[in-house]
Amino acid sequence: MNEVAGAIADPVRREILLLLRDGRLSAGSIAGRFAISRPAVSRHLRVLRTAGLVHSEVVGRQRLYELRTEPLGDLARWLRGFDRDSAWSARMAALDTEVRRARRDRQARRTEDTA
Amino acid sequence: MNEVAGAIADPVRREILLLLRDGRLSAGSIAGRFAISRPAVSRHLRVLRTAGLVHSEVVGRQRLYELRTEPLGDLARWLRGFDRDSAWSARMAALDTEVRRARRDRQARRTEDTA
DNA sequence: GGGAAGTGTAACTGGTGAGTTACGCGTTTG
DNA sequence: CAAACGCGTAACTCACCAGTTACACTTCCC
Repeated sequence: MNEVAGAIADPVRREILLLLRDGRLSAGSIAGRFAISRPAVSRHLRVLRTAGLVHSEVVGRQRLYELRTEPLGDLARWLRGFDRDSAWSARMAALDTEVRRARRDRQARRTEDTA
Repeated sequence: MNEVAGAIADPVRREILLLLRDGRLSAGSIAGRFAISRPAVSRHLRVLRTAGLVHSEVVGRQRLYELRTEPLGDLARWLRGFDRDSAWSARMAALDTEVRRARRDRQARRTEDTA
């Protein structure tokens, strides 16, 4: 959790994750998107690797990186512990209520039709 | 976003947030829960203040701290950008579909009744 | 009113992080 | 086969962070 939060606390690393969301990319391709030096990006990628947020694979002389979202899910779960009064939770509750009512309506209609 | 993620990247600060989830606490009360020095905790509280994750209010000689969850919500929202294939998003989509169907059914029934 | 309680900050210290240039290893290409 | 490509890491530098002790200010209580 420390490592994951720490990893995304840096804007470059967040941007890298967003880039990888659309599919795997080579280290060079990623580095090319930033104004900082290649080794600097390499260092960031290493942080992400260590945190389990990306997985890399050597393909010839290229190293391809792909996203791993599980650790982000863990962080999101932790954050949900603070959602007690949030609008999001309220929306979820409202949707649940509607679904339950719809099911009851549909059940009642089915009973009338068979009677 | 940097500040928030950076703030929760520390276990002490995460623990402080969890403590405050149950209600406001004085600085001293918070500090008493950790083995580190009082000024160290004070420093952590300052980071949380700066990140907008807590709000403090002087009451006499005490300083009471309370949780602010909005920034955590922002982070959670950002994390949701990585939820494309998750079971959670799929459940949300299913609920939305049901709600839309229920609304259509109800609309259709209302049209029959007035006709 | 004086001393205690409560708490933030300064100054210090040692460790960590993020940028850079230089280097080196493995793969690909002409 | 030699040169180019791709990329990780070492070494360096400077800035930042988190712990500590010391200090100082405000409020409370006897």
